[in-house]
This record gives sequence, C-alpha cells and structure tokens, in this order.
Amino acid sequence: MPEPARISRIRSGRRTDIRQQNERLILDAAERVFAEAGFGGATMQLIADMAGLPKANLHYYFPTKEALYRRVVQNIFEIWLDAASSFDDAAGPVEGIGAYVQAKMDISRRHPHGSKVWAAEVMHGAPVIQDYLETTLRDWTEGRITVIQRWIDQGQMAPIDPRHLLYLLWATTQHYADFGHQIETLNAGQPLTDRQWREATESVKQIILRGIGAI
Amino acid sequence: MPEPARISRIRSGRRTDIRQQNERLILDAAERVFAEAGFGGATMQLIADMAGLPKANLHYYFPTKEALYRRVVQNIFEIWLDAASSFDDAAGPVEGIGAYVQAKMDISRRHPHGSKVWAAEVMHGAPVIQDYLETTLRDWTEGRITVIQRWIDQGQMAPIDPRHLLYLLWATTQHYADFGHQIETLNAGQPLTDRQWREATESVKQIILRGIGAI
DNA sequence: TCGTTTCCTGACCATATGGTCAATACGAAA
DNA sequence: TTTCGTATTGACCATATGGTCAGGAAACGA
Repeated sequence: MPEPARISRIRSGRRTDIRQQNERLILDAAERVFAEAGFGGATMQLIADMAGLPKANLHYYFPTKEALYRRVVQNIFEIWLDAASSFDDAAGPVEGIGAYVQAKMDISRRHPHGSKVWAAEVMHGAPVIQDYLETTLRDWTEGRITVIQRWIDQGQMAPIDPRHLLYLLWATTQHYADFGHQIETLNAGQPLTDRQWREATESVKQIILRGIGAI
Repeated sequence: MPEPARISRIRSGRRTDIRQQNERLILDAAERVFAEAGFGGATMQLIADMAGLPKANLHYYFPTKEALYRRVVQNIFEIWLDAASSFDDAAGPVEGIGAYVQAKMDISRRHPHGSKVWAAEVMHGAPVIQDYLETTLRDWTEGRITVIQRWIDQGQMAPIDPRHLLYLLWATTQHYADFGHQIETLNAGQPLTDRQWREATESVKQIILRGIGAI
C-alpha cells in the first residue's frame, strides 16, 4: 500500500503552501467580515474582496458559507482553550486568576473579531458549536470549579460561587473586545493605547482579586 | 384651524388602538427574531409569521426592515436608560451600585432579546445608534464617573478607575442575557431558576462591592 | 517533454428576500 | 346611507446572493 505515503509526500510540497496560505487569507478575511456583519449579513463576495481572491476561489477551498463559518468559529475556540491553560499551574487565586485575566485581555486585544464571532454564535443559540459547549467547555468549567473550590477550602479566597466567578471573568475580559466600539466611542473616539490597555487589565485584576478576598 | 384638533380627536379612537396593538405585536416579534438571527439573518417573513400577520402588513406600519430594526434598538436604549436612574439618588456605592446591579440583572432576565440586539448593534460598529453613543450615553457616563469619583474622594470606596468599573458593571450584568444560552448549557441545559437568579445577582454584587472596597 | 494533480476563475443559475401595489374591507363621522 | 380615511392582503417584481461548472493555467513528478 504505497498510496498513502505517496499522497503525504505530495502534500508536503509547495502546493500545500499555496493551500495553507490561501486558506489563511480567506479565514482572516472571513473572521473580520463575520464579526462586522454577522453571519447573515456577511457575503461571500465581500469576504472574497477582502481576501483579494475571486469568489469562486473561496468555494474551491471551502464548499459552503457554513463550512467557512464553522472553521472560523473552531479557530476561535482553540485560541480560547489556549488561554484557559494559564489557569492550571497556579498555586493560588492571585497567580491563577491574575494570569487568566491577563491572557484573556490579551486575546481581546489581539483577536477582537474572533471574540465577536464567538459572542454572536452563542447569542444565536450556538447552532454550530453546541456540541463543544456540552463537552469541552463543560468539562473545562467543571475542572476550574474544582480548582476554585479547593482555593476556597484552603482559605485562599472568600466563599464565592465559582460558577458566577467564571462568568464574571469571561464577561469582563471579553467585553473589551465585543464592546470595543462602545469603549472607543467613550474614549473620545480613540482606540485604547498600550497604557490604557494595561490600566484596564490592572483595574479588572484588582477589582476581581479584591472582590473574591484573595488580596 | 380646526384641522389638528379634529385629527387628534380621530387619533384617540379605536383606530389608534389597532395601530398601537399591531405595532407592539410586530416590535415584540422583531426583537426576538433580530436577537436570534441577527439583522442580516432575520427575514420580514419570519417576523410576520411570529407576529401572526401577513408580511405586507409589516410594511404598512414600518416602511423598511431598517426602520423596524431602528425602532427595536431605540426601545432597548430607553429601557437601558431607565435602569440607569437607579444609580442617581444613592448616598454611597453600596446602595448606588447595588441598586444598579439589581436593576441591570432584572433587565437581563426580562429583556434578554433586547440585550442581544443591543450587543449585536454595538459589535457591528453601532451603525444605527452611533449618535446615541456619542451624546446620551457619553453624557450619562461622564455624570456617573463624577459620582463615583466623589465617592472615592469621600473615602467610601477604593481609588478604582470609574470608567473601568462601569465597563465591568455593564459586562457582568449583560453577560447573563447575551450569553444566556451558554449559561443555560452549563446549568445542565436548564434555564436559571428564581433562586439561581438571586444567587447570581448576589454573587455579582458581592464581588464588585468588595472589589471596590465599599464593604 | 509529458502526464497528472492541483489550482484558478469568468460566466451562469436558482432561489430567497425586501419591497410594491392595486383591490378590498372596515370603522366612524356626517 | 354615504363618504372618507385607515387597515388588510394576495400577487407580483427586481435584485442580491450562495453556489455551480467547464475550461484552462500552473505546478510537479517521472
């Protein structure tokens, strides 16, 4: 059976470079357009223009609009999961939650479009990633609740309902991406500067860490 | 000039009842559909079906889809402003912010669709209510910042950046509406009970009030 | 050079959707 | 009863959009 080997050898050439490069181009454009216009408001033509490719080319790499959207949402979810790891190897809430807030604020700054797509997806009832919510997200959440509960039992923080603490963390950090336009409008129409992002992150950390009695 | 009087007398009859009733019917259906499908994903036909009226009837009361959407967003903004008043007549942060959290959590529970429409509108760059953001919302925000700063100066709370405190308040309370589906999924697929809503509200209040050093 | 696979794209199609309109019914005042 | 402004609605239209396809170009191994 030399077949698979031959295929995989072919796939490692320049052709896959082209495929990967174009898929990335399309995914980046799609993420932006889906974020700014929503799934229904986004058009393949607009995504194509933003990617600098003919529309028919999109359908060569992604069979349908749904398939493209699905890939965008999955990408975001993976980024989300990466940040989640900052929670893990921490001795106490100050380091754990502090690092988590930091990671999520960084994501909000670097992937605002992705965050918006995720938010819209959930708001519409998670038609595409419902299974992820019920498996990966639920498992992750349960794990983190255990960790937080242990911190409480060890007297490292006040007895807060871990679930609502997690919601508060998600809400607060993602707000800086999802409602970035509102924040910018209230900031004299200017995007937050490096300094303002640091201040925001510090404010969030302080309020939450103090709020759970970890400081 | 008896004209206006006659018109206004006519307008107070049963006809205006019909108009008001149908507009309400349409607006309620539209709010729901816009929230669940987004502006682009919503169709006039779907809204019509949900309102129990023929599609052409919608266009009799609202000339275009945009006009209907505009009205929905404006309605939400008014509800939002009502809650804002709970902030005003309060002696200190515990009452003021406590009441504000309470009011906003109640809104999240009673108007989840409206909250989602608002969120989507802002996420898409506020194409419809940008002027509100720059006028009403900006003014309200500045006013509240002044109040919070006064509390800080009077030593009633820790020196937190008022702006980021407001963002945290908005983010946290609205999260329970906008991400209600996710919360429900993590709640064994069940909507929050009365008790759980109370617990959520209490958790949020506690963390924030403690976090700003008001307790 | 040749054969094969992958990639590219203009032109085209079927359908969904926002919006229009003319005909009609209805309710209230005269 | 007549009149007139309001409300109703089925049928219809123009357009936008997701998706298809055939023909050809480029890339690559032999």
